[in-house]
Amino acid sequence: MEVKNPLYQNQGIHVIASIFTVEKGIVKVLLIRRTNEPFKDRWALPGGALYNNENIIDGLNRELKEKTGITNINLELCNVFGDVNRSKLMRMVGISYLGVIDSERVGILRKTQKTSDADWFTINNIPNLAYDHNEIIKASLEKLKSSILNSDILKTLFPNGFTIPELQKTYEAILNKTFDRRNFRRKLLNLDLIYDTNKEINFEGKKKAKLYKFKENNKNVF
Amino acid sequence: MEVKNPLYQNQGIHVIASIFTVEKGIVKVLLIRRTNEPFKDRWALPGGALYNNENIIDGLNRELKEKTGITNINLELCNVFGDVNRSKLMRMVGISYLGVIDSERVGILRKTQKTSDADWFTINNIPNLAYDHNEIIKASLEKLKSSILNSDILKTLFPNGFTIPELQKTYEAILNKTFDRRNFRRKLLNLDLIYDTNKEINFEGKKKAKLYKFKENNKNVF
DNA sequence: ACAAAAGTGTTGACTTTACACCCATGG
DNA sequence: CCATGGGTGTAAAGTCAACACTTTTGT
Repeated sequence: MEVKNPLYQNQGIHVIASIFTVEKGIVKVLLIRRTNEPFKDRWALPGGALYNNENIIDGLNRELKEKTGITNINLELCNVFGDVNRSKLMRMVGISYLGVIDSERVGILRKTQKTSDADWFTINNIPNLAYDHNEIIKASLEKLKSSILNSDILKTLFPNGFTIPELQKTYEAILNKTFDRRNFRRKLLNLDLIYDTNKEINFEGKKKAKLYKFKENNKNVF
Repeated sequence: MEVKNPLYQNQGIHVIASIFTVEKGIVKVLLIRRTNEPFKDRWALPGGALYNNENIIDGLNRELKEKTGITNINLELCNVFGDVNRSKLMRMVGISYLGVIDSERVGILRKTQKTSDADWFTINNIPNLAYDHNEIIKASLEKLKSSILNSDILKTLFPNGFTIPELQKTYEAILNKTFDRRNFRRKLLNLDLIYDTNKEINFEGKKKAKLYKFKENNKNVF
């Protein structure tokens, strides 16, 4: 149907994803380099304009696949950016989502998407981005901070298990604070969320560390 | 600017507000009766289509003023509803916000908006609403639950002070659980967020209860 | 052999929970 | 005068925070 009132016309939806990963306790976000105007050659968060015949999550997954090669990521609503002037060409409402990807799959995008630049940036070293994307990342990081405490983001980040020092370093990086090693371990174990796989792997130390996994069907972590 | 690709045309934004209030410890939500098709005469959340020249919060406040007489309410993003088919006429992305209003202002809408129906419904007694608005209320209540723990919603709900039993009943209604009277009081007082006004008012009991107020500049409550 | 990270236990402070009685007042 | 809700204290259980030493292994 066509809408007659011009006040309702020429509006669009931008869907935008902040995809985070953690490698060796360092938090990184996925950026792409824009190939078109506006902001040609600037780094930006992946995303784009939503089609009028697709659901939001589908549209964002389509954009992610096209621009980074990543598929099937779990996305959580993060923020809405509705300023009238945030896009110069027409009125676009931006809707940003938060996702995480495990470090096993971090490499995928480099192999599948040689054509367009897509790369991971550590969150302390983000360049000047297109649009209001620096602001969006900032809001997403806040959301990540609060989400890590009560969602299955950690399970997504460590599908093949983790050592407790590794998990602690992840917490410390995301929350930007430190924990006492012994208290962290005790609290985690007392929550009855994880189990010892009886394997050991090297994380950072010379000494091997025990490999744990998350149990199924648990939600609240800290 | 006109966009050529038809996939990007004919999209609009619905802004929707779930406005809650608490009277005598009973949680209520603000609904309006629709005067136009579709869903003519059905109850619905207040809101409407966003103009392309106004910011989201401004548009929602405009709709609220038009349809309920309420002005200047503080709104927090709650959810996004992007299903392609959620509106029959054209593709509308719904963005829902959460707001609260103190019981002193509850009566305003009745006085200023005689023409259109607007009324408060207790959350256990919501009729069958237009669109997906029952679903939206459900999501908003979840957001209210989590927001009450760390925002200034309570300060907004009780601008002129409150008694501790009244506050407790509000908590219990929103969180749908009960607290021990003595422990609730002690915890609240220990948080150093409120002060005794040295006045007493009647809440529910025969005995008067002390009137407290929130101190300024506090965020986290429970 | 030593540096660097992994693993373990205890204690005191604080917080949470459970619970019982008196007070004020409207009916 | 009694039913109803408001106000207070205490003890036991649980959680949190601070802290030191031993183990493993790559160099």
